[in-house]
Amino acid sequence: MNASRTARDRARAELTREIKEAARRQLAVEGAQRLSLRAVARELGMVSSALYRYFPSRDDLLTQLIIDAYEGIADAADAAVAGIPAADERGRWRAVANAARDWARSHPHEFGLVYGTPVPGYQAPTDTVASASRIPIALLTVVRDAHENRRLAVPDLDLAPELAAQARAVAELTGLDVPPAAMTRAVVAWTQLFGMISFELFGQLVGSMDPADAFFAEAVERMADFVGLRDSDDSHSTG
Amino acid sequence: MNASRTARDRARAELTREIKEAARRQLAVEGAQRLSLRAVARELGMVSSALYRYFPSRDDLLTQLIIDAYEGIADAADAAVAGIPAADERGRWRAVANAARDWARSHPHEFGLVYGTPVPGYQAPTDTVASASRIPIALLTVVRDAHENRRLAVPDLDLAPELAAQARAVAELTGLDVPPAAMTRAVVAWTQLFGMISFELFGQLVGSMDPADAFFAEAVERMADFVGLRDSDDSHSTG
DNA sequence: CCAAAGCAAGAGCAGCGCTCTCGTAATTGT
DNA sequence: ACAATTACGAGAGCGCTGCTCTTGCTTTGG
Repeated sequence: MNASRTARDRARAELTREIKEAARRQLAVEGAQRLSLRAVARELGMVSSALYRYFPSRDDLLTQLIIDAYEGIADAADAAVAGIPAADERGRWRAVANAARDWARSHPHEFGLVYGTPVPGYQAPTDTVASASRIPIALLTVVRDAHENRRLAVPDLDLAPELAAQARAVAELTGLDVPPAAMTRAVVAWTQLFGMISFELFGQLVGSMDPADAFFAEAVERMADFVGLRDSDDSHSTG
Repeated sequence: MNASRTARDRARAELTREIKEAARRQLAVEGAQRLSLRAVARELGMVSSALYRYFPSRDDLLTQLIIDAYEGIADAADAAVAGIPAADERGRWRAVANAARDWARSHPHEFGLVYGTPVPGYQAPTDTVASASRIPIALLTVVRDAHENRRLAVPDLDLAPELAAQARAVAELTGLDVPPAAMTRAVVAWTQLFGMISFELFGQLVGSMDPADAFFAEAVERMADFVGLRDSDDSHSTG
């Protein structure tokens, strides 16, 4: 009663992994649109029809790669956060933003696969939603920590009722106690971050802020201000 | 010496237009990835090879559609701006943002074509850059007007030297006199706007701020604040 | 009026995703 | 240990794709 009992089971697991690896390799080189089941099979020395024993369709293989990409960028963000003291929420926010950008720049096609135009068939989000939410959760966790530590400069403007309700629903869904106004601002910052990364990767900034290092750094600071994260320097000044 | 002299020229121009129309129709239904030259030819009662008299490749046809899409969203923004008094810069900013979102929601596949993952061959941006810059120019024009009318609350934080240089270069390139700090913030707001629209369209907000009407409205207001656009109400209070 | 150029059509090539069949090998139940 | 079942890879094949090339026909311009 091993984890993988028979030799066939072990072979199947290994081949499934190898197929995904070959596909990811091809994805990194050619992009999602040019990813071809037949080419993956060729690289593995198999015939194309044999792949269908492991993935029912090309879209299912892509869905697996999508999940892996979400996990990859989230792992990078989590690892970056772990390197910053918990008390330095602004530093952690910065770390998540930089990790997301770095990962995107080193995995452009995988980034495009998950944050670009959805694949034609529009894959079911049910499998991907858990992985997809890890990045926003990482950002929200930083905000929650700042709020918990009474270091969040929450703006007191009130929101439209339906927006406040949505913000409260997100707080409940994620189990992260973040006030509606801060929650809304965090989502705004999240969309800004990924819009900026997309623009950089997809060439929308070529005439203006490209190369985007300085712009990115500035934007991250301004968005950290925007969500109410203070500099770790003046964390002592006020209670 | 007519604009189109011969019958053949007229036929060619008309057929080129009809091909683009059929392609756009197919794009709207199926998406860019499923757009097929053969299907377009079929719809027009032609044989597929005949299309190559008008477009050298599928990618060239797509590039034309990309340009049309840029023009379409920019036209929508310009039309919306024209409906708001020039003195109400914040209202004009709002109008551009709403027009962009409305256009994107009514032309999702065309939006994805231009702001999503680039097509595999990565089309030369030279043809598209003029059309692509119309939207950021529309946003910057609003900021420039506010600055000119001394109604822009410019933040006085100084920027990294290379960022300030880039901002000045954009100002020179566009001929729009916007101070570096405001320029940077406008670009941040631009990336936020399109990141938010992308997320709404591509399903990234489904678990949180979807439907996104209230969230979008709030984000637009906060970003208008962010770039320093005042409410039109208090435009009289200060000089 | 005639050569040149533009044109649509058809055949064809290589590639794609996917399905189905078939012989073989591994697994399971008795 | 043997038989029945199941999983598997290979191969052929279908309909589709983008694209090329050749073949006649028509329009154009000198």
